[in-house]
Amino acid sequence: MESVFEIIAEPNRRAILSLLISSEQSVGEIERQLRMTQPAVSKHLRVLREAGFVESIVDAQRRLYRLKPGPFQEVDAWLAQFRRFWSAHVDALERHLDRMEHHPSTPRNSTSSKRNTKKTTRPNRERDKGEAK
Amino acid sequence: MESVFEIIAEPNRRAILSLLISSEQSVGEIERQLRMTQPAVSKHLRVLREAGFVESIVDAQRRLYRLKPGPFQEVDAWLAQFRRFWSAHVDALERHLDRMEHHPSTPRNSTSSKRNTKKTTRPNRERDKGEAK
DNA sequence: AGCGCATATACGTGTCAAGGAATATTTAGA
DNA sequence: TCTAAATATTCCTTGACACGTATATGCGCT
Repeated sequence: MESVFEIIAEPNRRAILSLLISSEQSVGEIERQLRMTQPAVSKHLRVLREAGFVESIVDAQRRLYRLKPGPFQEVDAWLAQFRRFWSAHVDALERHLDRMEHHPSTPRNSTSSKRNTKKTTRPNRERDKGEAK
Repeated sequence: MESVFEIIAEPNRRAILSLLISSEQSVGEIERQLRMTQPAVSKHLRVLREAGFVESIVDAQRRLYRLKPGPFQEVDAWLAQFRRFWSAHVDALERHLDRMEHHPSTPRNSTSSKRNTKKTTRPNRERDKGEAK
């Protein structure tokens, strides 16, 4: 349980995070809205807090939890690797935005390489689409 | 193993995906670069393929795997919920210095009408920062 | 047909995390 | 100090999954 990806892999934790978007919430409020047991909520919140997704604010007997941005950016940074790749694909379907990130040095022919010149003397190279089962 | 988040929670799978950014690769190439056993690579690729992260192309005895954009966009869509939140907070509190607490930009007492006006005659409510342990 | 290479699958095993029940801790108020 | 409320933590069980070894399948070559 170290990486941020393992943290957000848990559905209940994602639900908690989504809940906290609107506003900070106490453990009891989360418990009721998500219909989970109180220890479950507390344990998930502990994981989220130690990973930096949320922070807790003491308010009398209750603790109010609110989002913290750090780990989200970490996920976003990982995703950024692939964003250029997929936006090239989406472009074909529906070009939408991605005007914001000008990568002036983006290699246009990124997919072309010499990997295909792999000459294993294959006589019949038709490259069928897989996806079998 | 249904959600895309569980798929990318596995470090080796993320490594495979990162490898495939540069170009499509065969199982053997992935196996050598990541120093994993061949069955491990195949099994991870199967998971990735069934989740739509990659597709396979039959090339003689080998299969070339390449990225597919769909699931990445799904992750991005989830992350988008939080993006607005963190981009608003990033510049202001990147510094992590405890701020006096007034809510200048939280006029939204939508659901919590009397939540904060709980005033149980608490004498000393200064809202300490939690993060114990 | 038979061999060899590349990849896929089956099986058994160990680890780890999520869940529930019970209990501990904290805090406010009488 | 005692009680009640809110939350945290501990113990235990269970199930999922990643891994390795061994084996199966697919494909091209001679």
